[in-house]
Amino acid sequence: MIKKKIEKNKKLKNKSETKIIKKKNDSGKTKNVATSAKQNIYSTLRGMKDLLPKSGKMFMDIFHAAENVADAYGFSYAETPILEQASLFIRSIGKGTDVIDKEMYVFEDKDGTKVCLRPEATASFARTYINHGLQTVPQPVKVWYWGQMFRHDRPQQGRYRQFHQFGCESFGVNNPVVDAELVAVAYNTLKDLGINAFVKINSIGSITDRENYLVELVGYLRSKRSYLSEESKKKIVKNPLRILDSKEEQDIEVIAEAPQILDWLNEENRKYFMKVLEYLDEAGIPYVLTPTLVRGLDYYTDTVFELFEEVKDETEKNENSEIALGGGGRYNGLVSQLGGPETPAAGFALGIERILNILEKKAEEEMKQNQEKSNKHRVDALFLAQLGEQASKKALNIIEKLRKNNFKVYHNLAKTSLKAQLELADKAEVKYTLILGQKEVQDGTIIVRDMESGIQEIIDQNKIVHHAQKILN
RNA sequence: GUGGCAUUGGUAUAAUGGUUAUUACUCCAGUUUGUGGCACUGGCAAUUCGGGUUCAAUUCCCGAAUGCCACCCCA
Repeated sequence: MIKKKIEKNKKLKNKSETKIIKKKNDSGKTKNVATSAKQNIYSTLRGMKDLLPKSGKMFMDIFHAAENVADAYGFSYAETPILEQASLFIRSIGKGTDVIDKEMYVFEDKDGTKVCLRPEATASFARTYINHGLQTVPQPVKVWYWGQMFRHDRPQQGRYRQFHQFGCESFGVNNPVVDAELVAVAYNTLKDLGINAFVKINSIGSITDRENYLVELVGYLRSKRSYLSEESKKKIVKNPLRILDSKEEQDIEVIAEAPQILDWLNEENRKYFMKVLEYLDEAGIPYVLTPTLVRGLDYYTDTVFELFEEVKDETEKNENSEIALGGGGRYNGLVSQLGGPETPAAGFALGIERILNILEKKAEEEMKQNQEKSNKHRVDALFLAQLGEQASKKALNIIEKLRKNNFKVYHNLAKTSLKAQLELADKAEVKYTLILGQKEVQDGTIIVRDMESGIQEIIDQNKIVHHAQKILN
């Protein structure tokens, strides 16, 4: 026995090999970097996450909520490839953004093409719009999508290198109602999932609006330069808009007095944005006008928004309120920038893992509460227990019969003892267990056991569907 | 990408510079063979990896990997 253990340990130890090489990183520092197999082969790569069976149901619940809302608002499902030309994103999202400069998975394909794993889907759909001439179908073209995105970021909770987004895009119409509709789809999806959300919203105007504003903003920031944090001082040249959402206290004081972009919108864009807000008021969607909200991708124009979970508890607030569940906005310049016709468009995306995180926390709390009350939530489902070979053969037959009538039948046909199967039935928290033994197979009957009371009833196998309908509905 | 903290079975934990590393849950098998939620018995299963110090390291030191937190940024 002990020998066995030692051998096993040896095996386990041999499975990992780590080679360390010296490598210079961007800042010129020398660093030890592990190449080859870093850990054992059972671990995921950094920032990657397995979706485990226990979370699978919840994940699909989110999918279905998204599907239902998007469908109801008239969006059609569409997909684009995960692998795209790297230049598509570089041209649309913009050099100088972190997403492009630091976070893209770029590599050379076998024929030398520079390809990348998509960091988001908006640019892909803009490409699709041009590529398939979608300006020739009735506008707006409304699509929704769901899929993996990749960003080589440093992992944290709610931030992975591979993650899922649900999003909607609407091409071809420049109308405040389109903006409001997108916000509504995002908001109502969260609401359907039981998440109380609110929207932070702003308008960053047209490109000329922004240029004019930037001159003013930079002028102002320069005059207050000595009050700003070191980080922000650097950004005056590099990315002045970003100073607006700084979390440094000294910066916040300066920002409070800073000129606001809303005052620099031209008359038309200003009216447009007011209309968007009116639609949101009318739809009863809670929003906070946030003049400091600027988004990190270059293609955004006019309306921009982000969604957050509304938390009552002040202590929770500090922990979680900072993580956006999703964001989006208008991008009227994107299609033409990629070489297509002038096309107004807008869209949003929600981060599925972030939503999942919230739902799982909620479910955990509910579980705890239920345990305290020691309540059992029995599911409207059946468990089929079987004894002996004859019965287990017959079992598949019965499961299929019930399945066709939309009954869920849990089972474990590999188990032999009835006791073990009843234990499983108990854990699955089903309302009734069907018991099929040698005797029942011969008689053409089946036992129906009420798991709450323990009362059993013997019925004819042919009446099983009818009986199930009676007891479960 | 920068800084800080952490790393013991699947999960949650205890302990230790030295022969079989604690406990609970989960999982599997059983407690006289066709009845669950209780109890009992038995079983599977771990010191992240690499190097150093030492007669001896899971324990001390260094590095890596991974996770978490803050920043950067973002979904």
